[in-house]
Amino acid sequence: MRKASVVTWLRLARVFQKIDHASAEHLRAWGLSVAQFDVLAHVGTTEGLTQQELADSLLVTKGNICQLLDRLEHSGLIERRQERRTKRLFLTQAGQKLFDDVVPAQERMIASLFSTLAPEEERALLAALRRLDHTLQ
Amino acid sequence: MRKASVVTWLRLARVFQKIDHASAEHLRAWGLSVAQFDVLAHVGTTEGLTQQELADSLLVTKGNICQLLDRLEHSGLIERRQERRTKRLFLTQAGQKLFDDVVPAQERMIASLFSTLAPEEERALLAALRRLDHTLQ
DNA sequence: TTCGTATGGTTTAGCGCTAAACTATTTTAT
DNA sequence: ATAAAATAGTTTAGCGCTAAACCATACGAA
Repeated sequence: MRKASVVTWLRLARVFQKIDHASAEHLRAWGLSVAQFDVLAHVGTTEGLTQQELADSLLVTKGNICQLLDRLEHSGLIERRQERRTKRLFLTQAGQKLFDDVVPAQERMIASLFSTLAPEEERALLAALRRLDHTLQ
Repeated sequence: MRKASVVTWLRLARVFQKIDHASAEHLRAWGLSVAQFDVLAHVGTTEGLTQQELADSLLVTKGNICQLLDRLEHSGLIERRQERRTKRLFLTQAGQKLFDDVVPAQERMIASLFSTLAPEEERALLAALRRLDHTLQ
């Protein structure tokens, strides 16, 4: 007999994986990967943040961010501005345009996936996730 | 004002990511990655399954499985047995020994993370996740 | 002031993963 | 029986990610 929490964890991982795949599929229409979307969305809502701050808030390493930004900068969506020893991040014209287009579409997509849950059910889900999140520092 | 479902999704992704990182950290003591653990655990509980079946049940491509197995076979944990045009998977002695050791430890680790949830809360979490999973085919 | 340390960013090796092309074998339809 | 289609596995290019080494700059204490 397998522990209940293991069953829950496996289900959580599965749901994450499926939604992540669905997002990747959906974002392909804009030529973006999920990681690139995350950067674009973050920079778009918090303009002027530094690379380290971005890494921290996405829970990835600064080395990873550096590589992602190399590509996004190269494709003209994001700009790095040196300021003292840090680099602050901004969307370019093209980046802003893409942001305005893709972020609402992506949010609609997520909303439609979650529309299967009753309001009460979704509140309970969020509450449980929050509690888990907080116990993981 | 951001949609509630987007907030829930971001929280779910964050929780997944944190538990995944914690698992990776924990499994490092046995020299296993999370992906390798998943393969080991799966083959151990369903001996004789084929590579394609394993790929399907882990929701990854057969190409990925093939590479993972190359390493696991090379390190003597798993054996491929050709049968007609398929290859069936089995644990070696060493693989079985590692399985018996690492699977319970990993399950205890997950259980301890989830112990913060009240039984009622965990039931609600699982119910919501199940419903989401089922709507994603 | 100057030396040591901390901090932000870059680079690199290596595994994880996908998509797509490829090989080989089995099945099916005629 | 044979040609065509389907299926299992392998390979490869390329992005995602980490850890760790590295570079450069800013800061703090003596």
